Amino acid sequence: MESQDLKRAGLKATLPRLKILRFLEESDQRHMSAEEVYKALLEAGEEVGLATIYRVLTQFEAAGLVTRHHFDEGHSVFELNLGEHHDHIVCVRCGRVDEFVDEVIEARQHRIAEEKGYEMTDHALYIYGVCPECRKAGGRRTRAEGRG
Amino acid sequence: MESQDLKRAGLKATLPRLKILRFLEESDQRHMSAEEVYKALLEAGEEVGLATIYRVLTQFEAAGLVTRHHFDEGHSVFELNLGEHHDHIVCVRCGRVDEFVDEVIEARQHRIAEEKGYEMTDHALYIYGVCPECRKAGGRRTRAEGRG
DNA sequence: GGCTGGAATGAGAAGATTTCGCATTTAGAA
DNA sequence: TTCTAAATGCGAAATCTTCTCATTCCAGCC
Repeated sequence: MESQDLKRAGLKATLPRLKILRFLEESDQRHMSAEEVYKALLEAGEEVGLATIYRVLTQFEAAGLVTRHHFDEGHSVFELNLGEHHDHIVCVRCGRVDEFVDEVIEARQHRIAEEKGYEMTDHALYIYGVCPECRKAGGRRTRAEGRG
Repeated sequence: MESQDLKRAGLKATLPRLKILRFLEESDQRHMSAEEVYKALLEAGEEVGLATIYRVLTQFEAAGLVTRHHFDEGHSVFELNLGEHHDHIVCVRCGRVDEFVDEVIEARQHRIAEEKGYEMTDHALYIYGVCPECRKAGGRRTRAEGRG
């Protein structure tokens, strides 16, 4: 039961929090903005205020239930933590997101932090590119493609 | 002369663009938000509208003169491109930013993009942690530290 | 060196995302 | 069931960024 997950995370098992957590678990979308969660819940007949969505997602992040990402858009997207860490490769044309894990990169990151004297708390690696479908399709480009 | 740099980048050499470019070159801060550029120019007696700062920085980005970063704050920061690529390690307490290059990571990123069928256009690697000074100092923590 | 057309700028409004303040409701323990 | 602190909902507000459009400026041409 999800309410146990919330309690374990140190959060009171309120209805809005349960709805949000259940929705994140059941959605086939892995990466969702606060707005998207809000609208999806609305459509499902579950009314949760937008401010609450933001508050709850931030609490979930602090509790380690979700991770907040800053892709090259203007807003945060959230992803349910399923245990395994991974990084992301994002299509700059269609927004598609694929995931990958690379142990070599992981290891070198730790080593770099250590060399610099940092106590590493987190890291984020985003590869941007044109996904296979968009390469076949060709076509217009977005601002993000103009980067160095 | 900077106006040549602008022309070469395909941009008309206007006064605001020159001021902004010169400022980025002369500043000892490597990473600046639009707001910071705006205020710094104001203090230097160079009045450039904030909207222009945003427009120009976006053009500079498209022209490859600067790179836009999304650290874990709510806004973009810009960095003058000096040729060499590098990644960043950011202190979650004080905001200090160090840079590093790791050829192994670079190579693996290319390989991953290739394996996934992506045509890589860019990538961003941020390591977050507590910098040596803040580790010595101890003390309060920020939201970003609560991540997975 | 002045003239001209189209591009660039400035100022403020507007848009987008996120947070805040506070009255009301709710979870969970007594 | 009753109670209290915590959570929620709503709208206002804060923050960051883009847009609109009248005015100004750059660059080529005389």
